[in-house]
Amino acid sequence: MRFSEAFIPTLKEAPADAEVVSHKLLLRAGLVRQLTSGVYSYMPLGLRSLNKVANIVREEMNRAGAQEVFLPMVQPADLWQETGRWEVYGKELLRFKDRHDRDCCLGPTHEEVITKVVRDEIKSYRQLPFNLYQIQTKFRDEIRPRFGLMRGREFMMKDAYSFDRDDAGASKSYQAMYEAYKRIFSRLGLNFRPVEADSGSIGGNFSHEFMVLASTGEDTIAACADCDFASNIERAKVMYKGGKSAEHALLWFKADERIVAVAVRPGREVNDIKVKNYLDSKVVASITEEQAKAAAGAEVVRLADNEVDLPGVPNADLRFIAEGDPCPVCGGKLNFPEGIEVGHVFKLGTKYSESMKACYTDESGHDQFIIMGCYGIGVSRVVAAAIEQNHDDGGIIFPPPLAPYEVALLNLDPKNEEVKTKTEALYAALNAAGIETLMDDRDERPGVKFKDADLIGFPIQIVVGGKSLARGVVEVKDRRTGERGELPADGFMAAFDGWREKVLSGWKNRRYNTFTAQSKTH
RNA sequence: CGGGAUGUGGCUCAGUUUGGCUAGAGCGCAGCGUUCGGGACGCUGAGGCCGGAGGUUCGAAUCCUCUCAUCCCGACCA
Repeated sequence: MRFSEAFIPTLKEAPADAEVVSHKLLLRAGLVRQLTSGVYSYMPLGLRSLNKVANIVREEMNRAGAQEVFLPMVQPADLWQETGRWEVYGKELLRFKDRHDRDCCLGPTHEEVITKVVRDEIKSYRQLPFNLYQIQTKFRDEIRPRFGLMRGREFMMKDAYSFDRDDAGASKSYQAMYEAYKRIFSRLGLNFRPVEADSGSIGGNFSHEFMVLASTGEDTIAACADCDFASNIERAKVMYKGGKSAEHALLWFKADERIVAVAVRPGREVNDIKVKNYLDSKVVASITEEQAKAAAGAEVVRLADNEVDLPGVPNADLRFIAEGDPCPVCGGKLNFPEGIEVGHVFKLGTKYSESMKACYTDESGHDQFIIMGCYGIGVSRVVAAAIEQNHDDGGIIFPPPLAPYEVALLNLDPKNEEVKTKTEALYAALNAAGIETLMDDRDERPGVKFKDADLIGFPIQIVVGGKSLARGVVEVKDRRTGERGELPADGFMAAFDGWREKVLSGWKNRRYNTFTAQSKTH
């Protein structure tokens, strides 16, 4: 593509609305534009990047044996009433009526639709197992969309659903997705980690979130430096060491209709999710002591964290894991990096197959509920997360697999015939070699071209200028390391092969600080 | 839904406290000239019913009321 003919609206300054770095850079680099809160238009370069991610996801899903489908975005209410989610799902579910006054909604997720598709066609255990996925726009009317593409209302998602006859098969399907996800995020060049997530009512280690590490992440992870343990701090169990003491602070909660007093050591934070699970209540909210005292007549429950010794009060693991706690698996040192959730694998069990009557007939002729799993990847969020993780003062540093173009070919002297001829020749040669190239042939000063190339973050810059060409060389620059080199203008492509290989392998061989991409399943 | 903030050319912002002549700057954009290896310089020019509605006033970007939008914090989040 020629820059002079391309629609790439870069900005010198970021709009004031943008707060986080990925949002600012997505706007400045001309990748996206905001239409309204949480809703974005993709410009040509942004779409290229989005499609790169989608294609890698597609390749790996296909490799894992999943089959691509495409499901409707507009869905009838009666499907959602079957699972009860028409009532349960809050305002995130955007509802409306069609011309016949029938209730409809925009799909925020597709368990209902896929389960209907499958139950209508599947009769026998012989037809199982299989896995269906789609890459599609989702709409969730989030209470508070924020951070640009990180939490939009409309966003691109890959969602996959597995269908098995029994638990063993479902575990295998889950495992296959887990492995596929590791391949996907590794291929994308991201520093990520699978972490144990709250598996809700299903139980067991059958929910993992895939986190891209970045300081702007919305989640905090407890990750062991010595073993593979990693968990969302919301669910990380505490390994208690040392004795109990009577010294404590009292914190108050309202659990459904009950008032709960939780005693923890001063300085500790109560994990309300643990309280909620311990009491098996539906909603737990923090309240003040005054509010607790005011709720006269309510049943009062007393609980103590394992570190606190109070006669007659039951102990439990009730606090958040914290700095200084040992790894609950190996006792090693814990780090607390922040992460952006880009993927989630989840074992659903029979939650939807039961409510929607999705059954198959087994060998003995009896009906059984299909065991399901669901697996999501926030495709558009991956683009934002990649930028959060890879940028500098100059702009984006795109990992090569999701860069809109791999090479920015800068013609510094468009009016110099010799330079122009050389640049055009290189452009043709790069295209012929299958290397995606954006040639900056604009009639602009060199500084403008350098700044734009850095801002958009093409992994490799090739610079053709009058001065260097007169010396018989063409310059190259690795956007990530900033390393520059000079390659011979004659026989450039041969020399470039080696240079390019070095840049690309530099990405692959990066060492991550907090963890490796090769952690294994628990 | 609570709390906070902001809406003035495409972008960043000044002007609002203390109402007063034709509403400003930088960047960007158009034309001309000089430039040309890290967002050049000069001259000329286009572009704004100051988010919207109502009100107060001789007079409103500025004060009052309502409203809309966007962002941040919180609650919420398969």
